[in-house]
Amino acid sequence: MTIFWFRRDLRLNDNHGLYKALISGNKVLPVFIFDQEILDLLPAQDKRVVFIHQQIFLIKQAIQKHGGDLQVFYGSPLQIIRSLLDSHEIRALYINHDYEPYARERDRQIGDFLNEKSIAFHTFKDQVLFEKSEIVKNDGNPYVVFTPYSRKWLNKMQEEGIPNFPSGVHLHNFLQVEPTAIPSLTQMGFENMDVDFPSPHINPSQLKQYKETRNFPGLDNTTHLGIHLRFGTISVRECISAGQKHSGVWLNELIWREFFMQILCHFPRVEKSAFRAEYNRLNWRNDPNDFDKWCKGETGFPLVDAGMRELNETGFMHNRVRMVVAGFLTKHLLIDWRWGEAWFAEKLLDFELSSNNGNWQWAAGSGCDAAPYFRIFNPSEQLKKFDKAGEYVKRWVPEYETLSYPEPMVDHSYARQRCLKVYSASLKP
DNA sequence: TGAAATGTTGGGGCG
DNA sequence: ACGCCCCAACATTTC
Repeated sequence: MTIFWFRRDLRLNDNHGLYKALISGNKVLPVFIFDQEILDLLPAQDKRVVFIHQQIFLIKQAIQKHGGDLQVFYGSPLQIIRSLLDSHEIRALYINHDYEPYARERDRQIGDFLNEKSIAFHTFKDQVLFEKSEIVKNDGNPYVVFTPYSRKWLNKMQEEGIPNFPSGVHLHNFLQVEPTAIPSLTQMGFENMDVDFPSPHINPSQLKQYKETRNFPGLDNTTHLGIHLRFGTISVRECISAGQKHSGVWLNELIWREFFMQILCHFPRVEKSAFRAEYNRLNWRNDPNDFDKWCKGETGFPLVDAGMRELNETGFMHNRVRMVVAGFLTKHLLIDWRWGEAWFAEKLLDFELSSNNGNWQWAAGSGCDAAPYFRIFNPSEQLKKFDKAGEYVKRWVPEYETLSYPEPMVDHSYARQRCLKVYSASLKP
């Protein structure tokens, strides 16, 4: 018997590691673990935990149709795997790679433990088309600039094609067992919430319009697939194929995702500090009252406030607006990008450490291939360009253009000058 | 996927 | 007709 451990790959079809387990010739015991160490850090109301719980339920049902059962645990992965090995004859553990620093360390420990026990540990690439050092410069160093990275990425995709791992006919290879229960959200300290999660369906006609419409938050023609990519409820290979067919611009966004994943993989220090070291000495103002206004969407800048309120209410924010609010926090308010990063990490349904970190550092100017610090968004200009009719702003800030809407918390041109002064003084060698 | 400041050009009003 | 000025429109430079 083997174990397939689901983590951020919550689907049965086109799941690389699961496929390899199912065709291995051994029966497969599928397992999911609510990692207590991660969950303990989250507030009792967390939409993403609800999402995972729902998806686990669906997978469990689907596996039960084939006579198997998904075993769902709550606790420490290492301890749970240890006790599974005690109670079952296990020959191998199958997983898909996870590139985040915490997960890498966790998986390393589990690998060491399995090695001691002489149990095979099979790990697979699944959440990206190209991982780790598959796309590197000719001298072997990682790319830190997006454009040449994407060129090589596209060439490699052309050469190698996009693999597919159809589990369909192998699903009878799950170990046949009696159904077990799933730990409830309440048992794990979470509230159940009624959330409208985006659909995991790719819409080709939407993708065809993506290039023309993606920058207009009022139209909201972005795919909202982020949460599904995050938890693997859609296959990234399926997305890439669709991008190739229907929208090169959207495909480019998927390449950015892989770019930032390999950056985090090669430079795990970016999780805590600036990619460009000189930005670590930036003299942030870090005013907690300013931060509070930004968080609540009470800055007096309608596009910023609309974005923050959309985020707080729905767990989503249109990407154009993410750039504007991130620029506003770091440049106008001079607040450390990590503060904003943490707020997004808590609120975004589609939160992905590598993308969130990479894009925040991009906005702050501290990242690899970031915009130079003197590129400062003007929230009013952005509003004119991308929400001229005020469609988006009125949706999220209904009191806009009434007396109860606050004055701008800071004068744009004053804040711009202050930003240029502080950045250039701080970055001076 | 920046915006402001500064420079250049050319049409038109006017004496 | 001519020179001068204004200024919008566009281009380039700067932060």
